[in-house]
Amino acid sequence: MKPEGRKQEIIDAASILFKERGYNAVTMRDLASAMGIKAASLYNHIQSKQEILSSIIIDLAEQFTSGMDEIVRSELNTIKKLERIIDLHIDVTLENADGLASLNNDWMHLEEDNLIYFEKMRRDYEQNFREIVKTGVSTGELSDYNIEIIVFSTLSTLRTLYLWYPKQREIDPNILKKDMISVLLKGVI
Amino acid sequence: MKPEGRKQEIIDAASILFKERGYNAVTMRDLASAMGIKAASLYNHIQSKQEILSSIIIDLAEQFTSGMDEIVRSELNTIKKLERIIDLHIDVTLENADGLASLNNDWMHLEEDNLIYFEKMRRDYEQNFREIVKTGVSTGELSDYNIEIIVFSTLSTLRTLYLWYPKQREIDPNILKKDMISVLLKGVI
DNA sequence: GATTAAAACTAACAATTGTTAGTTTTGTCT
DNA sequence: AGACAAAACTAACAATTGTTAGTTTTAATC
Repeated sequence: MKPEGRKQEIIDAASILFKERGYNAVTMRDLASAMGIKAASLYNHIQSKQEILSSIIIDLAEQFTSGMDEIVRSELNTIKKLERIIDLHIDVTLENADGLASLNNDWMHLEEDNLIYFEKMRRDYEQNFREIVKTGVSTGELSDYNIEIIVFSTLSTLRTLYLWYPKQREIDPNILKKDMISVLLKGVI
Repeated sequence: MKPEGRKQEIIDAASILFKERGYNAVTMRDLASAMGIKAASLYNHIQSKQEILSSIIIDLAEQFTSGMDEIVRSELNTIKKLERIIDLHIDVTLENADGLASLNNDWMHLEEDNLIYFEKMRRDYEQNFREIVKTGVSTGELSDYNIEIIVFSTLSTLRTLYLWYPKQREIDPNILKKDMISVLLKGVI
């Protein structure tokens, strides 16, 4: 029925191991052992170790890209746009915190085509973010601090949410969003 | 004269490679080649690959630990203490941005004793930070947002400074400090 | 110029790596 | 029960890894 059922299980197990030890420190034997099978059996479901990594990372990067595209196309004001970006990061993090570790730490181990594709998505994402902040500063919606510093500090926090959220699972996501918006935006408004 | 001259060159070269590719993806042959020698020659100066990693990380962690201890022992108010923490991170980043990549991404590849030592320093550092914020909230110096969110968002930004600073070398460190203090603290004061 | 220590070299090792080939087991449908 | 596909297995490969042993080169001191 689900031809991708077992494959997704492998990707999920790999996400956890990659998060704990990093892509290169996890062997196919480690991954197989975590699933209770032998390394060679993995190849009935996946083509290569590299395919696992790119599945994890490219899928997440595309989620961010399409989320950001939607925000950019919207007619919201700057503050609302930034709130939507915070929402986006929190939603993706709640759904796949493990995979985000690979996106943040192991993207450089992607191979040629996927690496280029990923780097383009990342560059575009940052540029979209920067333009939103730039507009906010020019309309007076945001304080006139160095734009790069605003972009950097906000993005740093959002990108490392995955490290922190699993320790705080008791927090209600909506309270998390509200407080995050306060802390991240009240400083720059 | 300097018995550690060549050894430090190796550590510096390794910091750059570890930053670009991560500890496990850099081979001793890669490192030797970057220095214009053969892999076996490295062992005239260092004991193991692991020793290189622990030199980089433990040295930096001890800088943060002693810097934080001094701030904790001081009689400054909460805002001034937070400003000093920001200073500390910026100073360490300016001096050794490459090494900070290993501290952030490869600390889990430290071996038993150094791993335990590092994790204790990290835990203590975060706890000191948390206590400063907690005091600030209770005295009314800081706004009453969720303490963990304040700690997390501030620390995330400071810890990833190393990723960002090399792209912004033209910024004067003092302006960087001033704007960073504004952006990070104005939101929570 | 001989001595000597530092620092490079060549060659090889044992272990581990991702992956393949070929075979057997498992479970479902007729 | 027989057939068939999915998914596991065993065994092995070629390449790469960190590291060691033993040797030669480099460069400073007497």
